Amino acid sequence: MTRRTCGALRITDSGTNVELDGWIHRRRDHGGLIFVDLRDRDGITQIVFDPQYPAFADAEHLRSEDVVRVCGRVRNRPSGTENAKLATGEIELAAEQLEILNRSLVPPFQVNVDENADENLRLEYRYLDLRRPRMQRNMTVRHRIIKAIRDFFDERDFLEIETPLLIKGTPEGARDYLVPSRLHPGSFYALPQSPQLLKQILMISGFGRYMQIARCLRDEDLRADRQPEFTQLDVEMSFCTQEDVLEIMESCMRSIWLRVLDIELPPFPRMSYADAMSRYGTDKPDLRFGLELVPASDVFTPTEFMVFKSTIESGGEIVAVRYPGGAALSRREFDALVEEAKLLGAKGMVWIALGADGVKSSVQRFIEERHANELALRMQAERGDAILLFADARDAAFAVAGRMRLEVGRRCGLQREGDFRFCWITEFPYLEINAETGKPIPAHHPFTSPAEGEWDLIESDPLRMRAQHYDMVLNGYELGSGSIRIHQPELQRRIFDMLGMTPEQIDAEFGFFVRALDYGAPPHGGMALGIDRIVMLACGEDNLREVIAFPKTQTARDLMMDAPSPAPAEALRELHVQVKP
RNA sequence: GGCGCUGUAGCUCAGUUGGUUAGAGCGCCGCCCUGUCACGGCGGAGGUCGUGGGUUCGAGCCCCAUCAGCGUCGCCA
Repeated sequence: MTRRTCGALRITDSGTNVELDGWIHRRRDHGGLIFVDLRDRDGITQIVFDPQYPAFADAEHLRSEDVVRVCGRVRNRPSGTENAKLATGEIELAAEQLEILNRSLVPPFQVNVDENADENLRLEYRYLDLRRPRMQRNMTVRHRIIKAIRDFFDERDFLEIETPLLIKGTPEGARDYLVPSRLHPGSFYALPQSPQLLKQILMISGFGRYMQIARCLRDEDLRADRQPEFTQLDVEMSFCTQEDVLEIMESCMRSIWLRVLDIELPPFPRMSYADAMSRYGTDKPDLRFGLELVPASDVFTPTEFMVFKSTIESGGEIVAVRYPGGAALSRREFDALVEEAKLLGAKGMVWIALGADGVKSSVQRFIEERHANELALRMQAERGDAILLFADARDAAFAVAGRMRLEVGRRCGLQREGDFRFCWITEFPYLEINAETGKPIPAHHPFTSPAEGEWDLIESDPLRMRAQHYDMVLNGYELGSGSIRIHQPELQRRIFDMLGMTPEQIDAEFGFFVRALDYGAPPHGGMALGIDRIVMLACGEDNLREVIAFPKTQTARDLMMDAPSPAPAEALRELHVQVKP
């Protein structure tokens, strides 16, 4: 008697005695004969209970999700009753002994059908949800991707080094999760937003090539592609150029896609930040389709249409998006599209329909034939298409046009599943203006090295300074970013200085790091990629919760454990923490 | 914090203009059935319409508030 799994048995096993353990997937009771589909992670095997064995009596009482052990003989199914849908469909197990290892209550949703149960229920009874094929598959893909990553970097002489979870907080960036210290009243650890400074210190420590599958935590609001707790592929290399990092990370992704999905990826195209913003209105373009944005202010110079006129006069921009087949929309549908645009942040939207019976527009009397013709020519629009126009301050106009481009792409079915369009975005600006304070802050983090030859801009024109920073983007999702770091202490101080930090502030916040730079820090750089997002896209999911075993809700709760929850008074006392009523 | 969507049987959903006893499929329970595989047949149980308030002769449906989930903007160096 050998123990086997439920997806393993084949016709060649016929005649052997085996033991199968698993869950009751489904029972088909014919009165004088009972079929049971037995399920484990490996698959499903049909068990047949015949009245000639005592197990039959127990089988009559089996229910979905009961856990059983079945012993019997593997046999070929009678001719004509094979099931081509099952890998084990040519055989069945004739049960001789049945042991009920554990009963199950009736589950709150059906485990054995692909029914979209309510997310509350799925998360509360996550163990049942995880039993279902979709989640079993996603967790398997996740494992294989992480395995492929570790293999890839191991083959290239990288060391995986763990970094602590209880670390020092940083005032900038995302909000930290804090952990009160019992031994140090009033002091707190922070949970890492990323192991950024630690991995740089590992370079200073001489490890040369580091990687880690690292858990990161950020106390910010959630999105479909953002969980408070997530996993990064963290990489750092010494004596490297930006080109070295791009090469190895791109190779890694190519390796994953080949090993896990059996897909050969082409080289990743590269695009500057400025290009991405003006062609797609975002720094994470979805390259599965074209429909690039087109600036159109000059077409409407001059115009009597006040919205356009004032936009142009105030230095704004009119940005056009092509909507293939959009001329077929009814006026009512265009109205709905305008509302949608407003939800996406547009002040308004002008549409031009290039219909078979002529040009129509929401601002008919201002749109002349030559406007439509010139736009159509410029954006390769055809008869039957529509053109959507957004007028606003330059950045805002491109941003909203970029969001509408995605909406158009979605409506036209251009975001094909199984189509993987990676790209690199490079030449990011070093600084951006903080909307609240009006002061310049690093667009990424202050350890990023400015672009070569642009150090002097610190004094002359800091906002024009670019960073040796790069993002990897896939199908409109930012997978991650990296940079070449500053390794000379005096240059690091110049950056802090530019950001208006006093020596005291530097010492309090980053003293340990700046000191480390003083002891022979090698040139280094690296990158971090969001593994959850990679797995999500590889699985064809549009939501991180589908690829994380125990995810949080949008309000950062765990519905299964019911976390967070109040702490006992004694625990709070020990932690020197007082909760305001 | 803003905006939007959702909440009706265990599950997925329908529920007309506000009007009699709130329905369907699946699941569940019972009986029957020896080749099914989403088995089949017969019968049955099961509802605080998320919660609280309001309008009305009358509310699942309209209004207000609130809770939960989802999406999104802000936020995420």
